[in-house]
Amino acid sequence: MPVIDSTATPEMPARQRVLLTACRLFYRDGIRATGIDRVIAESGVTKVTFYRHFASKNELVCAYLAQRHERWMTWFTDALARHASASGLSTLVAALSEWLHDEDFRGCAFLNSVSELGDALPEVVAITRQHKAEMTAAIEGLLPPSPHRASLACAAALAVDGAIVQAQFSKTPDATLTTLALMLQALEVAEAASTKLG
Amino acid sequence: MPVIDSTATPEMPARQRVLLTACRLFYRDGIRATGIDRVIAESGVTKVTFYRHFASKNELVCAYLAQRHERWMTWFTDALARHASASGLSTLVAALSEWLHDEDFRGCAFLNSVSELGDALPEVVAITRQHKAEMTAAIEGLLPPSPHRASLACAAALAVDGAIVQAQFSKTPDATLTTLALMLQALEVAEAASTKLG
DNA sequence: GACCAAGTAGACAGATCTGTCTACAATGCT
DNA sequence: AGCATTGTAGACAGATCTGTCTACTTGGTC
Repeated sequence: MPVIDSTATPEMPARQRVLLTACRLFYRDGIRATGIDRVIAESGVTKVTFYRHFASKNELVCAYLAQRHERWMTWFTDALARHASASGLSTLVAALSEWLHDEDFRGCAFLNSVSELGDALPEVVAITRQHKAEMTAAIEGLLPPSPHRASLACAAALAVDGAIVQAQFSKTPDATLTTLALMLQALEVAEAASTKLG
Repeated sequence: MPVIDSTATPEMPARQRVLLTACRLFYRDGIRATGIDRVIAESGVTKVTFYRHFASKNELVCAYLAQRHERWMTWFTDALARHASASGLSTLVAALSEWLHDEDFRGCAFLNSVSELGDALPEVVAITRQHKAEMTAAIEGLLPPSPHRASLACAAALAVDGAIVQAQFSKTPDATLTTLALMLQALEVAEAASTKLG
């Protein structure tokens, strides 16, 4: 049962079917590895139909990332809410644990797209920047008011990005999640110490 | 002046010329984006010569990563030694700052290769695991003896990976480096607190 | 002198890539 | 009735990809 589901069904309108198929294939196999022909074949539309909805593959890539952002943020905020009983940043670890353990996990779609396309399609860099800003904002929502709230959220986001990429090449995400938990606790301990001092 | 130089000169033997050219192009433009033909043309050898040295593109990719590992570790240990005057993990921030500010910086070659190839070439995952293990070991060398030394090194490595990928999509690496420094300090503060308690 | 390793030059095969094209069918709005 | 939209089916162009092939050259070694 995937954390982020991209199943296209034949009843959907053509454009949505294409987009969901692209989501699944681009994320699973990579963008450059996935030819337009494959997306077209697997979404069950024709080439003309595809090109009437998307001017080029690059446009489909941008639409994919927009879609992925929508779906990922929905999952993320929901997961944080579901684990809100955990104290402070442990909520974050519990939420991420769901994703990193998912059998379809292949890392962060945005970081992957930057790796793959980078200079070749500058839009993905801008989209990624925006995505990570929103992720950081969601993390900030977990933190108590403090002068360092924004800095702490950035630090937590840095650790989260580190955990995501490590989980992509590790055999299991468990060690990574333990390390992430340690890191976030250190952040909270240090914050408490500095507050006591200041 | 690049931190990691991959300039091939005509005097070099063919194999080395190919390898250095591949290093430059694979790292700069990505592996899938770089055709064998381009590597061959830019290294100034012929196709037969190339295929006498490398059985396939995949083999060249593995050789590229091995070469890159060699060069990167050499740079990394040297940079850490040069900044050893800084206390504790600040050394790490100073060293990384060199790399992230380099105009040729395009992220971690290993994380990028996992993003791009992942399932398609499982060797790169194993190579990446090995590379990161050695990076973590080098970081551990910066830490004072402690029962948590290995855990702390893992945590620092997690933060470093986070910083590397963030620097890849940020406009400048400065904010990322500041956040990394904050994170590593928190780690040291928390460690000191726990040592005092224990 | 014979041989072999390593090089050059470039044609070729077969697959796959993105994107365009013609021709036709169904649907719904005016 | 007329017409635009959205769809189907599939051929096609032109580029690029990996990998193999023939034929020739050069330099060192036995």
